[in-house]
Amino acid sequence: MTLHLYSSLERKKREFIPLVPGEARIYVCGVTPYDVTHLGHAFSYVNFDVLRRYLMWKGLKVRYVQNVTDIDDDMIMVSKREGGRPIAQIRDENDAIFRADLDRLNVLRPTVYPFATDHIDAIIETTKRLLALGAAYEVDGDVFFEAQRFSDYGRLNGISIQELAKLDNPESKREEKKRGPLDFLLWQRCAPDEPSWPSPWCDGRPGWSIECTAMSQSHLGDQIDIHGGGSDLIFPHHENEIAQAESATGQSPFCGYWMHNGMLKLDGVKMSKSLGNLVLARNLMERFEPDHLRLYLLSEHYRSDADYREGSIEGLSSRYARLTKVCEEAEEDTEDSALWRVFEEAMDDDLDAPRALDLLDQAAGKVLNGGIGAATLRQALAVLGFAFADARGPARGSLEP
RNA sequence: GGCGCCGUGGCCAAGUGGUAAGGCAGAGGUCUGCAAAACCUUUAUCACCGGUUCGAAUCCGGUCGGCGCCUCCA
Repeated sequence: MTLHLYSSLERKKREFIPLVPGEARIYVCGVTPYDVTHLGHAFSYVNFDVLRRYLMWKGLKVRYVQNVTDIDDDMIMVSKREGGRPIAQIRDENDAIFRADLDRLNVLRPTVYPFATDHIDAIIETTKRLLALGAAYEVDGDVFFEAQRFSDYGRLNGISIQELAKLDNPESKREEKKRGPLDFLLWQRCAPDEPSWPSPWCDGRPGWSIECTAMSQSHLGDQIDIHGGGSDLIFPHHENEIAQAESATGQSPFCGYWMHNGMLKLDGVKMSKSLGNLVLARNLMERFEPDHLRLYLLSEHYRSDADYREGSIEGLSSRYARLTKVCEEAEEDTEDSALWRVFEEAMDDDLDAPRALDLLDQAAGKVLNGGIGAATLRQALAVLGFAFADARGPARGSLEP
């Protein structure tokens, strides 16, 4: 059995075949650090952490890039609201809290953790290139990507460009200047009191989406194996990334496997900053061990819309106790090849961690009753990133990627 | 309106053609000085209607209901 991953572009599971045998290049959309992060972010990054660990366990050399979009409307909004507070300060403050949460959850630090504002040159270069190729056009300092000229636009969203164009203002800015309703900004003029950078078109700032293209190209090359992120980023963000990257490089596909995690809901409603229905990982970690929270976050498949309810984590208490106990107490260091096989089978099936955990829990019960396989159990739990199983990571003092 | 996901016992949930895993909660029990833990036992006409089939939770069509995306969002 080999690893099969579900890719949103084809809407099916495919065998994972990296561009370069033995290596995996992964880009995962990070956060915009203008505000708190919540359990939904933790759900996403813990699951991509498991993807990464599993690929490494399979023997692949993984390069994992996760960006920080530190210049956008929201960052500026917060800066203005707080009397012109420097954006770098807002970024660093929120990012430190975010990182501390992920560290406690034993999420491995990314191989590269780029900031958008450190890639303005690359953004300008990519924009120039898209202009030179005729994929973009400039209007009075603003540069737009012309979506209609990219025939595959809409494919990730499962909808044709003609259908998309019928919708209301997919990208609502600068409506009057655009050639087509789906065109989106690569570079934009900004207000005098907003952060800006010199460019051939105007002193301005990047649009949204171009920074991810610039960063993935800078750190992973023209084509990547896996692009991850929340399903809410599919449109327009990832749709735009495909259009930009493939237009700029002429290489297709830009990405082999599009992996989108489901949205975490709170009592049936999507958790989001705008609704304010947030549960924070750091608050939960006051009541539960980080590994216990990780167990919860891996108990729903990454692609499903998990629904958090009061009691969801408590419900896993006895499982958590069994798994930690087996790691602490099991003396006999025996392997269980059958357990390895079913574990790998579950994980090979689009990272079915919930199924894997069921299997490991059953095995833990047997080990605690005198069965064999403690070594396998511990190692498998380490692949899933549990610090109590000695998984390497920040929670065990290893900040190295 | 468009795209997509989903409706399985009190709750969560596996199961993609051969008469329903598991977990939590509940009930009963074993063990224990009591309790806890552990272990054992116990709970389902699979949203509804129609179709295909020897046979469907599982495939097809429809209905109802819930959710996500289509605007910033992991």
